[in-house]
Amino acid sequence: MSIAEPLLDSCAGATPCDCRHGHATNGCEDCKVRLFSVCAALESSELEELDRISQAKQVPARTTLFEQSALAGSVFNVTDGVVRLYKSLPDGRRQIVGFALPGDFLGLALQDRYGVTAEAVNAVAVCRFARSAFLTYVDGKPHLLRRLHEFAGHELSLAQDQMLLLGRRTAEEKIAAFLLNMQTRYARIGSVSVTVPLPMSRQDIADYLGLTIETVSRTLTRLAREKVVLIVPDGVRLLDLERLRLSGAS
Amino acid sequence: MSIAEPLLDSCAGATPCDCRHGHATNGCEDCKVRLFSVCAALESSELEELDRISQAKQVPARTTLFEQSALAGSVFNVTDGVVRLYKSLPDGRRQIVGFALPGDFLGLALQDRYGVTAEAVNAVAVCRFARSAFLTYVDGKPHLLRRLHEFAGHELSLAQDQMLLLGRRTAEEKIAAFLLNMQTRYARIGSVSVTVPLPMSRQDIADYLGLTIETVSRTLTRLAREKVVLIVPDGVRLLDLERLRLSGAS
DNA sequence: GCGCAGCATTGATCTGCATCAATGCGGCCG
DNA sequence: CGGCCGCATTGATGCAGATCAATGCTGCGC
Repeated sequence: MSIAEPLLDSCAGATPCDCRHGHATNGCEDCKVRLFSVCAALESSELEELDRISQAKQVPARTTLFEQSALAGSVFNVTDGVVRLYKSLPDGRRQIVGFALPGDFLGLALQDRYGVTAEAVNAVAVCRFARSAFLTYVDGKPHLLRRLHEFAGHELSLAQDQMLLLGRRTAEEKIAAFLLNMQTRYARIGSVSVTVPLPMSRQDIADYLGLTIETVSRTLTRLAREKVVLIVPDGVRLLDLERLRLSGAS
Repeated sequence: MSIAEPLLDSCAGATPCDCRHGHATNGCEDCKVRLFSVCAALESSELEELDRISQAKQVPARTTLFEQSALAGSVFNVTDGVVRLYKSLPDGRRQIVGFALPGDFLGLALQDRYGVTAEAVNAVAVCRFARSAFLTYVDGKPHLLRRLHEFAGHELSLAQDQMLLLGRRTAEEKIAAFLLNMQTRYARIGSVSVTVPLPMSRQDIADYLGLTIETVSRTLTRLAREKVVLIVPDGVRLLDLERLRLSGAS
């Protein structure tokens, strides 16, 4: 899955960039921007331009990138770490609507105001674009705008999958779907490890899945007891993918 | 709220069309298309063009407009009745992700395949556009594409509100939010009645809110007993808005 | 008017997950 | 090294909402 909000997901078929030669492909070390997704839509010259208007920034763990309903001044590209996006109720109940992983964008809906709050889960690196500069950049590139719109549609579809999960799935199904989803997303950005990193806290997972921290913990321990997963520091190793898919299948 | 999926919401500030004179505004009787939303983005000549490529169609209650993951051949504009949009699990559990009211669009994400199934709740009238014709129409109108993208962002935000509702709200809060939301949406399309129409079944409401039919029924009767609402045939009259907002506030 | 089909309501009971309450377990600071 | 502090785990108990089960209501075909 991916990030909800004005953010863009890594696209399904994209392969991580391995460029070491100029700007021929996306996300090389010379570039600040990191794209596993918008790839196909960008020419190398365009990427250079995008890079020129970007500004790399380090964000310490637990700091806020932007707040819900604040004026949307920036568009972000996450290059390292994990960002949580959430909405809250006045009494403090919180729903995390997505986790942004490296390669994901925030604020791409280009709305006037942010629809969610974005906080760094761990130490995060981002590329920041002034919204106005980004708008200028996008304007006059109809193919890009078109691509952006396609992405938005994809985001919407993912949000609807999450609605199905929140409204109709059991705790175990939620956890299974979450783990499989995180695995897919990390695989996409080049993590070949069998172990799925889970940098976010149990509370974050609970708030993402509409559960409590205790239920998340219990469900994970049960899956571990049944040898479906192995719990390791800051992550989970998936042992029985079949069994997980049985619960978590879309 | 509004429809999720590749559909567009009536925009917040739009007023219903009252045109009786050519195509100067949107949604007049001469036009087939009905727009309470995309209004501002369309010139009268453009509306005429849009109208020309559209085809009015009657859809009997309980029939399917399109199915999830089918090739997205058409874009629809609902002109009368209510359409439910949903995703299902293999075992039959269903999550309704939105109800499309008159003025709403379906398939506007312009993806290759539909992300949800769309079914007429009652007798529905739509305007159909061939996706290809719609794409041709949109291409070369960057301002329209831009507007479409803005709408998509708004849809996403609504989807995230629904996630918060599904994951973190109680049954009563869900019902209250739903009623207030339906009231707002009907008011927007010109229904001045204090009574909110609820053409969908209790099962539909349950599948929209992540509840069971019994809980929906019980919660409504309790609200009626407490004089917060009055249950009438095919709808509900909201008596104590303050009390409802107390529960259903965003 | 009768009977039936398809909802909606209502009641009794059950249960999955929440809540409440310890206890454990690193990591970090002094 | 010891004592917190912030999380995670684990256990006991509670309860909101699910499930099971009638019963009622309304419209429709005959």
